Amino acid sequence: MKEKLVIITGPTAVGKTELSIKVAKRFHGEIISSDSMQIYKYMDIGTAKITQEEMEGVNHHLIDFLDPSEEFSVYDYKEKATGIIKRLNEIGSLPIVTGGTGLYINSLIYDLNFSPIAPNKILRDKYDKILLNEGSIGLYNLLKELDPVSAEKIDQNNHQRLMRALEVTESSGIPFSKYNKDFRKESQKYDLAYYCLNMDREKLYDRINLRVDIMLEKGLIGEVSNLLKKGYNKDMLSMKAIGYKEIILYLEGIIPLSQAIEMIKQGSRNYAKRQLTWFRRDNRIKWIDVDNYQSKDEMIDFVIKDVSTTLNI
RNA sequence: GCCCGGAUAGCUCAGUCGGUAGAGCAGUGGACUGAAAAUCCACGUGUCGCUGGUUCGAUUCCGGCUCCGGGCA
Repeated sequence: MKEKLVIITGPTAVGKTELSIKVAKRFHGEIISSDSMQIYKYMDIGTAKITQEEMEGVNHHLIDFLDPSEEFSVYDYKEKATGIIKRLNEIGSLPIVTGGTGLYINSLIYDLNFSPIAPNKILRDKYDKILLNEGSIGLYNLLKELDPVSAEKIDQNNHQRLMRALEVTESSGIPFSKYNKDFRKESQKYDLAYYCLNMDREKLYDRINLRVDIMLEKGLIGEVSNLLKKGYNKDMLSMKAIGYKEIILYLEGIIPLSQAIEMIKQGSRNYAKRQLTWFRRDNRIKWIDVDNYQSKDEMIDFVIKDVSTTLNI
């Protein structure tokens, strides 16, 4: 028998959290976050992390557990999340993956076999040098030599992906293009109920803008300056999160607060759009357009019923 | 009231030595193999403020007007 899995995703600020709690309570489930920034401790306001009260007693996993100085990746996510899902199924608890990081979700429901090559600092420094001296095209030409198949697929301006391809090829001796050739092959491992919330674009953008204002009211600036005081700095992965990198610029006196706020709103809107692009590709998703329901409760009821029939529970 | 700037894409602005115009940002769509809240790709018809004049032809030159800056009274 397949393991049962519910996934609730959608763009930032669309209202995933509340739905996930309602579904969890109804089916005696537990939440597994699929959010690349809510994993970090001390980053609560800017990541819109769920609060203890909002959890309503529902168990949460992969949230608020990592020090902001630590790095984390899809690879780690897949390891941890897969284990938790298995365990929950064993004890008869319904795993509900909730969050907006599409790559993390895909690591669970596609047959992705990540290359065994971890990020390599020495190689990346070398690539940074090439990038600095010759630009992205320098990396591209190198990749064209070492792994022409990958070079064909990756845009010559996309230095980040060029670097990763080079890194894997150089340190393993096997071309990057040999790994995960079937990365779009859907995994059959789970009995899946997969939902993506969406709403009218203009409304979504309004909600995002409003939420950023609320974050400021709740003390985002204080949260960020505390992080800096604790010794975390802008070079860390965690501090590249939307809301944090901009406030750091403000605190360093590089930009005025008003500009930082605008940048956070803009960055969040752009992010939401990218998320939607990502999810549109998976035709297993059931789209829940919240505008189509009279009320939030009606939408929640619909999803609960659908989970029940889909997973036969 | 006078003098000087400005008025061009949703926004900021470039430009056309006279042949109806283009960047960045925004917006939309897309990509995505250990950074993914990352990184990258594609898409640009707008009475070139209004109105006369010169000209084969004016957004571009000249006059007038309107509006917005700034200065002098």
